[in-house]
Amino acid sequence: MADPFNLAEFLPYRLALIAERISRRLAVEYERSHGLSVAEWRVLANLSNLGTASVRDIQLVTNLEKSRVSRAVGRLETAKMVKKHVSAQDARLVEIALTAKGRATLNAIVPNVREVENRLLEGLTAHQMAAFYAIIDHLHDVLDADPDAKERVDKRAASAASKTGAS
Amino acid sequence: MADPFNLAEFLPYRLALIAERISRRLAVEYERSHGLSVAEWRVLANLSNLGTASVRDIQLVTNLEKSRVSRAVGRLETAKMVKKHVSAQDARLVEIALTAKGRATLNAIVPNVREVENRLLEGLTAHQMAAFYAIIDHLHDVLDADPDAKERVDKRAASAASKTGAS
DNA sequence: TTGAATTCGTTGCATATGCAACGATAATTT
DNA sequence: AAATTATCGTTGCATATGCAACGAATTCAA
Repeated sequence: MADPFNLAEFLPYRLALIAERISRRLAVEYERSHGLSVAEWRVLANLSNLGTASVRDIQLVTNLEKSRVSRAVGRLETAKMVKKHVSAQDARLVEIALTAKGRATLNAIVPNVREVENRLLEGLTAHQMAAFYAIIDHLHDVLDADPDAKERVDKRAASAASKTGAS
Repeated sequence: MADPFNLAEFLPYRLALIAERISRRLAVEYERSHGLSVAEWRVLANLSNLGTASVRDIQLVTNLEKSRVSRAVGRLETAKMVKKHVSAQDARLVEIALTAKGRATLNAIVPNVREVENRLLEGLTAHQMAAFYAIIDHLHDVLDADPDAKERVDKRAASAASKTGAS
């Protein structure tokens, strides 16, 4: 028999498990109380610091399929948490922005998710966290060099997007 | 305006992004070549060292919904990669085991996913990885103490399951 | 031993998802 | 300027997903 494969010690599996578990815990804060899906939450949260953004902007920052973003935005619009309108500069683009209700919803959720994060981080030193994030960055670097990997989420999209809103 | 929420620096988000990216990269190895879904891959891989297991065993080790496991097993059975038969000791249980074809498929996939993992780990010291996993364990510990979190994947299930097979 | 409660796996159903195709618009090429 | 190409967002479709309900089997209690 070949070398037995121990999934439990497999890095991608370990990462998937903890990420899923945290994600599910977090969802308690935005789904149970406000009926938001993961996609809707990510869109909302990104709009918080993007200001105004197009579907594409959100897609880049958020690592979601564009159809998923489009539908999440649609549901958020139905829920009156965001407003869409066609860009004057480029009619292909849709400018998406939080409404007062969207902002209020975010303000209700953010302290709770922050508290979850704080609890997770409790007892860890800044040095530990820096090392942790350094490894995650390393993993991203490896994937960046791998032609079979999907492109990394574009961090520059954030600044580009805020320009869209400002111009 | 409230303290702006920067999703990009939010631990759960960072973890979700890297985990999704790695997962997607890994899927290239088992989906493109062998038509396996994530769920099917996890079932197959767990069977590799569980030997024989019930749906529930797999569910525990794998962190997947039982219906998802059930369906994944069903598809794997259709593909003749696993065999199911009702337990003689407890007729509620289904004993699931790899077929020769399932084992062959695994043997074809495992070296490739291992290589992906090796590339990811390249350049990281054992000490770094230990620190990394220690933090993941810490995160699990925090969630273990959180009544709103889902229970942790049961590592003991692995040994329990292999007993199922042996008895 | 009989009846109630629990466990296991499957299935129905509503919804979510990824992918490809599409119409509309804009940018590029000739 | 006209034609080709590329980009953007939406939608149709097939499939996947989570949840609850269910039937069958077992365990527990009286």
